[in-house]
Amino acid sequence: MRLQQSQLKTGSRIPSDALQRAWIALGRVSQSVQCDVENRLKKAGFPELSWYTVLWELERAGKPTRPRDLAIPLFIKPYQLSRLVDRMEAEGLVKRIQCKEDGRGHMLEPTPKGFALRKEMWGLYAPAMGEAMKKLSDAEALQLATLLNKLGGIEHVDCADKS
Amino acid sequence: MRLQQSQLKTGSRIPSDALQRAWIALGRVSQSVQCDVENRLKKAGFPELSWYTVLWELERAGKPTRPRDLAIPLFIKPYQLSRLVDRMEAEGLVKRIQCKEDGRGHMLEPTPKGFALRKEMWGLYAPAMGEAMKKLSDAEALQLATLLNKLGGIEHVDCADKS
DNA sequence: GAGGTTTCGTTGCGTTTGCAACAATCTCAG
DNA sequence: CTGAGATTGTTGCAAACGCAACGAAACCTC
Repeated sequence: MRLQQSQLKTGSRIPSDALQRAWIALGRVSQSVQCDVENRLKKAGFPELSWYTVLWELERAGKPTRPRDLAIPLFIKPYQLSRLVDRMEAEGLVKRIQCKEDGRGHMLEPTPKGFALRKEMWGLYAPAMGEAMKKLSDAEALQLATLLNKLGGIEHVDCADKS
Repeated sequence: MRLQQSQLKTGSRIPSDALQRAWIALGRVSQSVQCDVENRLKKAGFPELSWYTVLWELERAGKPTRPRDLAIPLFIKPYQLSRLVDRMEAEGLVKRIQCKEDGRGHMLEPTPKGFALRKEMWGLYAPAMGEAMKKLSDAEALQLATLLNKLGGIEHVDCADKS
């Protein structure tokens, strides 16, 4: 069950030791830092990061945007976004507005309260992120980002299945 | 809201651009590869990775083990593990056996079916992991693991809050 | 423009999660 | 021994999730 040093060919059945180590570290560390930041937000009475992300995506878009145009950067499935928006709308953070070009969908737009919340959250999110990542220098962080992006590919998007 | 190139001092309020990039990449890529592997397992009719991990931890321990001795490597809270074991026990994969030294707890032990399942899962898990990580060379994977471990610290364990 | 296919987004339902409260046992000081 | 406090693990409940099925509009082909 332990490591198999050399693979006969690419895509062989047992990942190398290095790959296994990277895999394990990726799972543990990402969860650890993610939870760390989420916990700080929660402790301060803020909603989860996904709410922030939706608000930020909408704000960055600068105009009412359809759900499917947000889904990709969010890595979530349509029905997840649908319910997320339900909750955010119930809290008065976003509005669904009718979409004239396409009768199926609608546009999403943050309310003033939504803008305000995002900004407020950033006040805590930013330092929390800094805190979670503080063990890396800028150079190391850049190196990490490069490796991760190579691993993931920029395009490799779906969390939904793809076969 | 964009990048702030230089921080006045460590732990400043706005993370550097490099840190932000690393943070984003970490969230996206880890989720992407994790989901990728989980989807392959699910599609083959296997249970989630957490089941594998429990079985593997127990098997590696080589003897009946108490839940609290598994919790740390699993990064999960006691009640999560409790219910996870409920389900696994219901499927006949692990047994709870009475613990003589401590009347509160119990020992966990995989059943033969549990051993068999873990082995069977590895047959798919291993190549799936290799597939998910195939864009990195061994050298890059090692580099990635090193950076991640530095970021997370080996000891920095809890997903539960720690303050 | 009728009928099939695809896309967009939602929903019903059963499962899983998170939180806070809890029982039971252990530990240890006095 | 006794009672305060800590540790171990579970549970009730409400919220959130995953999946598959769905309605509705768009698209496309004939």
